[in-house]
Amino acid sequence: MAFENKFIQQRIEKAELLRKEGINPYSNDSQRNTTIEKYLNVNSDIEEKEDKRDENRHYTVSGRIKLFRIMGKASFIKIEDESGMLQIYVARDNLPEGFYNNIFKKNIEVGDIVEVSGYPFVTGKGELSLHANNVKLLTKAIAPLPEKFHGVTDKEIRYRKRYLDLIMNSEVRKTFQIRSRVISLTRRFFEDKGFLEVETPMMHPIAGGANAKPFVTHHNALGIDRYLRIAPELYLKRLIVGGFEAVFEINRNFRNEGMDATHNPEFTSIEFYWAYKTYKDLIEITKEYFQYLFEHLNLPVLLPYGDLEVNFENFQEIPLIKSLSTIGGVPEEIVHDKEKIIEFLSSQNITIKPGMNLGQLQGELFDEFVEEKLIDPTFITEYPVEISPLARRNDENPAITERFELFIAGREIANAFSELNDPLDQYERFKGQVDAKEAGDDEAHEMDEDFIDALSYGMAPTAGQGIGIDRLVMLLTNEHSIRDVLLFPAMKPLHSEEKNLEE
RNA sequence: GUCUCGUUAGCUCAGCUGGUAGAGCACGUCACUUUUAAUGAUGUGGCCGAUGGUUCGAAUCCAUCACGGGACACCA
Repeated sequence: MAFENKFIQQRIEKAELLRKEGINPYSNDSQRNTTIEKYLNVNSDIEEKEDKRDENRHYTVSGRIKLFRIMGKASFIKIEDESGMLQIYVARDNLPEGFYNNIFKKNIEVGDIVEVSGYPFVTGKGELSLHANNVKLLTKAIAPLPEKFHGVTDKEIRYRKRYLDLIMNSEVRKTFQIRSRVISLTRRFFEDKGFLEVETPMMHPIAGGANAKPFVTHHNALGIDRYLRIAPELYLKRLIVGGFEAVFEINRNFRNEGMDATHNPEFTSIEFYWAYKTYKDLIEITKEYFQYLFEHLNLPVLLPYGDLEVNFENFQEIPLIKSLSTIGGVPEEIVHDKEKIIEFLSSQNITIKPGMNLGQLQGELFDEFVEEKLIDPTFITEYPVEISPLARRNDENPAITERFELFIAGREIANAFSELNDPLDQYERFKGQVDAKEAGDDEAHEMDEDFIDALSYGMAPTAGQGIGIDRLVMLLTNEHSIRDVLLFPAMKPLHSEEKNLEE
């Protein structure tokens, strides 16, 4: 199976021929002394020189051959390293005797990684290039690259063979560089504010902190099942109980649910918890955080996203109930009446699960009529207590919680609240979740007695927030599928892989 | 999970209402010392996603399956 493709065979033969000529097709003896980007910058003055060259400068660059144009006794190739693309002029008479005809033209080709030494010059057509006096093969590629003009566009190939996508589509590299910057800036932002980065377990005895179905794994030595975490929330709050006053964790969560443009089974979030603060402080720090990101990523405050334009100077704040009528167009008089909401939903041909309580129905109205209309950043506040089992109640109105979710471009980006720190209330909320679970809601929380125990020792008043990093990166890079901001998105195994697993 | 579109050469794609599998790029050979997706000549290359069925005959029609895209459902 492996290497049976005739193009691969052909290239393996070339590698063999090179070995016979005493050339190691997998040499690690690299003498590179500059990157392509630096080369192009440092030599940008060559254009001004009279003969448009400087034979006294000498550079060695390395990279993958992306284009190969042989023109008889001279050739142009383009090589690419992580920093950029450079044209190399290779002439027979500037290379060691016989190398050009026997090695270079015959056995080096597109896809190979080479090292080239020479001096800078500008071609007749005005392109700053490198005039080669030595070409050395570093790595022979035995698989041919996709077509040079169209590259690889098939999404399945791009996701399954991300390395090939990265070789062929340089803008993809850029997306992931931005992703890395976002994470690094996020870390710096919170560290600068005195937050401590922590790591909490990925394998939980009880999957808590969110409403979601977990993945199950097994610990052989203990003979017990563990759940891959669906959220770090309950552990981070234990740390607040322990006396840390500002903590954050940037890490993966796992949810055993469907996959689509905005859901991957493993995804990255930041959660941070801040003692002696409320959700109102979180609204302020969130605005500051976005300002910080935009500044350091040089993004325009009027950020284009697909057909939309998001105004990041127009943060809005509106209570959920109010948004139902003012934004969603739901008749104001029905939003506090369970029966009327059910009636309204069915008149709009929306089917709902039986037995939903008022808070859940209000959440349903929000999802159906409001969410997608929230384009500019909008903090939706005052969530019903029934759908906020870990959030603190409002002192004036115990039916709602001190919570917000932030929506941008019709999508949820963050979820935050003043944390519930009354252990008795938390116990009752968990019991409500357990009842819901027994009634068939398989995403409801389980009772976490250890967490109740922790709260019993007293958790300072605290505000906590989670931000979905993948969706945030999508927004900032104008990508519309989560797979385009994940280097290796989850894919179903191909036939052969599946078979191997079963064997 | 449902609907829908797709799967043909290494890549990007044609292939009509069934009748001997096509192009461009890449690759081989030849020519060419300043090209820009270089150019010109010439040649090689296919289990037409898999399995069944209909038919004298299937890349093409039908069914099932696999994988992928999109939408919906689910989902903070």
